[in-house]
Amino acid sequence: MPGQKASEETRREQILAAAHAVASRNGIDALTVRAVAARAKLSHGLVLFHFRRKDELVTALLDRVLATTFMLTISEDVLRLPNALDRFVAVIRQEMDRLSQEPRRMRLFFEYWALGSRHSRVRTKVSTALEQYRAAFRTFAEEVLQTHPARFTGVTAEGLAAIAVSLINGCAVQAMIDPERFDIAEYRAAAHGVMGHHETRAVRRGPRVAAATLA
Amino acid sequence: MPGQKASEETRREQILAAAHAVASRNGIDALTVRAVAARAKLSHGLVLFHFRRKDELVTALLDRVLATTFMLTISEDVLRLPNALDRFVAVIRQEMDRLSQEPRRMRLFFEYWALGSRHSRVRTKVSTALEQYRAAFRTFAEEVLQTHPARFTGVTAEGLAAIAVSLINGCAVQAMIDPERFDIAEYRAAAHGVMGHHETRAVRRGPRVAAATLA
DNA sequence: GCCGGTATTGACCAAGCGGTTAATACATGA
DNA sequence: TCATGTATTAACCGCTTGGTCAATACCGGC
Repeated sequence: MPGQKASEETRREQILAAAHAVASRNGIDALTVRAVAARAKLSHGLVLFHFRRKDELVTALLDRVLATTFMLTISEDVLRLPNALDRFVAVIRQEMDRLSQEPRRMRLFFEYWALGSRHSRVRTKVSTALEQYRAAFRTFAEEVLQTHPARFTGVTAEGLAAIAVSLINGCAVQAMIDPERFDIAEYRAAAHGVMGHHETRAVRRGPRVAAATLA
Repeated sequence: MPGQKASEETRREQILAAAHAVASRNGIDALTVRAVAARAKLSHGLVLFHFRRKDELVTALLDRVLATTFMLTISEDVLRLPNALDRFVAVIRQEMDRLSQEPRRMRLFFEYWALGSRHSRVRTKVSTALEQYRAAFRTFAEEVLQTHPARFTGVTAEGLAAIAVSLINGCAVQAMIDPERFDIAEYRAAAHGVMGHHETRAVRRGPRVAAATLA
């Protein structure tokens, strides 16, 4: 009765991909061992052979989700912007676009997030991932604070980074729950106005145009 | 075998309270008919007698959660602040404090939120509740934009309100997942610095002191 | 070519789920 | 006081779940 065999790593990867598909489509509590097995066209016993407990599967999937969701990649175009505040706002805008275009991945992440308040291992994983993500923004935030000390009085780099992440998450969450009614361009413009309002005129026009074309 | 009887409304209230307790403590997927019945010290058949389907119970609980979570009440102290931007920031700060002090209620709300991306009735309920909440902020935002037209160029009242809600949710969510490591005072100060940085000096000190004592 | 280790399968289990229903005890009005 | 209606209970049903396990077919090494 057994079917074709495969290497340990191949099978785990296949099963994880199936788990990702199931959880992404139907939510984290539809992530049953049987559903994953069916999606991967394997017996459900085999899933539990490679991931001894369902918990292991859930945790492994979390790693995959975090790695693909909160990896901040900065384009060279952004780094080339002369003004620190422009760079900061550009990165925020990039992430708002990216995450709001992946509502299902974002929803899955938020389901893990809520799960984390009860499941300690999930909590620490989510926490550290977010902390790394925030740390990436802190780098930009520090430059902003050095360049515009008067603009953000009493604001720390950590606090500013936290604000940035909140704006990004808030945008993604809004886009997640009702994608059509949420006006992402308006939101992005408001974020820009709140965060990136400064004196230099020449550099300000660049991002404005970019926002218009993207929206 | 039957026990004491009670009026329709009394029982529904009792059951809903039990449901709230269960879901608040153990999460929304621990909200089983049997768990609610056990919590209320009733038979699980009785729960399904008053709420014909589990779905009805879940939806009724959602109404309760939304009513108690996103009801914006404005103190007269806030309304007495002369500067529109100060009022705006004060309301944001108040809500950050309130929601971050209720991590379990907030987690329950987010679980419903995530659930809403699959369950249409949940989605519309959550959506409209959030829309009302945002509308309350829009009132303040309009005053801000009238008072400080130069400060927020290109920003609409709706967009500014959305930013405010994002900051509040971001704060509450951070506080939800790891309450001790998250520095709410720093976050609040940053939000204040980003949003409420303006010229008038006398009115600015008030909120600063209030923040320090509350933190 | 065959042989041993193991990846794979399907049958099985107990537990828990939402939902139904007949029996029953409680309240209430006559 | 008694009859009637119904809120309440417990037993039950079918189903799904996570997890176990013996049987088995595949594959690499000899």
